[in-house]
Amino acid sequence: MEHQTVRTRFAPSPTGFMHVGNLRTALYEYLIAKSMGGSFLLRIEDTDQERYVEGAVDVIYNTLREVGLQHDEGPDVGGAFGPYIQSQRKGVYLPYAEQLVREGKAYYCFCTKERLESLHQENGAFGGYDRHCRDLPPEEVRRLLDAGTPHVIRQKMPLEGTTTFQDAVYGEISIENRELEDQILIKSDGYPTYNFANVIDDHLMQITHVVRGCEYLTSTPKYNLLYEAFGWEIPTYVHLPMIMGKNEDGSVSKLSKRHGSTGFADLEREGYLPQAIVNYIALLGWCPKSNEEIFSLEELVQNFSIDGISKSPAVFDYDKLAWFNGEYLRAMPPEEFTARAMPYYREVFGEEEKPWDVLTAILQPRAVKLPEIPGMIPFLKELPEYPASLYINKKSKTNLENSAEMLRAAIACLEAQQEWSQPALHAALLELAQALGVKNGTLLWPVRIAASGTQVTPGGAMEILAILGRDESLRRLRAGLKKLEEE
RNA sequence: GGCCCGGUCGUCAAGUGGUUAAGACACCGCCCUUUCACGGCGGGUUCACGAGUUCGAAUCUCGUCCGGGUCACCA
Repeated sequence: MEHQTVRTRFAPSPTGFMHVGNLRTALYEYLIAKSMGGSFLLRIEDTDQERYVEGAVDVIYNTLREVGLQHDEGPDVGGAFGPYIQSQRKGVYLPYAEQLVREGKAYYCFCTKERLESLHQENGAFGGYDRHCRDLPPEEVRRLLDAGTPHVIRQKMPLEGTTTFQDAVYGEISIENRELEDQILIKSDGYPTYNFANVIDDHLMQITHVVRGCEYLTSTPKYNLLYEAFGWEIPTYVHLPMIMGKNEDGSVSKLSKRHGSTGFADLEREGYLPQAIVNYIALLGWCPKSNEEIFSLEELVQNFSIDGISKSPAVFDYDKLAWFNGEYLRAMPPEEFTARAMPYYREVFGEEEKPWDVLTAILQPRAVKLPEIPGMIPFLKELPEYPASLYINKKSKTNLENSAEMLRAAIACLEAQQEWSQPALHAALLELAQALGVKNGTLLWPVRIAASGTQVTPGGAMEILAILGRDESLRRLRAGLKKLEEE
């Protein structure tokens, strides 16, 4: 058998929206090509002129760029098999369809949409086309054509027998030919149907691996019958398991908006990092040989193989995505985290300058998504109202009385404090605890409560004091002491 | 409804006739600790059901049930 280099293609239609399922398909196409040293191309399938959306192609370019799926050929980068936009290829499809008509493998169909619809009503929801025009006399066809009668071109499907094909994931699949309707190749507007354009372009662009969602599994024989009609080599099919969403009642169905965000842009807006999204969806339906889970795109290329793709549908788990996101956040150099978090820091502090490194030190190990930062630290902006009972903590051995004592000691210590940095405060307070002969918690619990007015905070007393600054810290501690004395 | 595909912890999953049925997320407990988080350790009658093949079945066969997909001049 002739050895060809692997070529895959991502062929989205420009809808202005990148569903994670589509993105995963693109990812696997990229990985299959790159893991075998092949090429990955982008082709825009816009044969449905009614669905044209302004700027939709840019959404595709931007998404691919952000996740790092760089295509080797495509509308924007060119290539030897262009054009890569189907609406610019309109002329290429019709001759192929006409060729099949000449060879008796396809025919003109003049049935109106109305007739097809009434057929539908007569035969129930699942009644198909009755092949009314399949055997029209040639003179009749000529006459209708000459009269300019609107028509489509349909392929003659075999009336009996079965079509069998091999899928790289699902294995051998057979479908009865009688299940197949005489499919439309060219629509009455002159555009090819998706299926037809797909086959023609995949052949012309020398695609070796057709990767797509498994909703196409049952229509694959239609494709093969077309390849056979032309005498073309059938590509390797790689059908991917579906991505599901979990419903309220515990059932699952195809992932859609009601399950949460399903678009790449939406997920990104919610604070998921592109790399985390890619890493997560790579593992949705595919499993590496090793037990690792964190993969960069390059590592995915190194580890990917088609036999690791699973057959069963996978439920999209936002919790696990969030975990990946947290992992990526924690793996960042602190400076990068600070830079990315700055808009959220500014949201809380405005133009005020703060020891950002301390803030990052407490938030980086805790944040799961950047946008949740403002919600994690409201107490740094403003001291909330809080009950004195917060001072009581069994494990730290604190109660209303000793808390007041601790605060008094802490205030005295901090008033004398020269350097107001986190390490300096850390040293000073630990020394104080030791001098007082109490465990760290006994001193630090009341300090943290007074400083934050919040039972659970990211970071500890020293970090909070360092971020608040000297004046605000002392003000809060004194207020806390006063509250305790009033009890 | 016909046809096609699937069914291993709540979720993602490894597993291809002999395993104590991995690992991860989530959950719970403990440890660490300055609360929380991070980190560490530990926890869970999970192979849909019923027959069959076999010395032996999550793995092979059949049936049942459940889930999903598909039957367009949409892609």
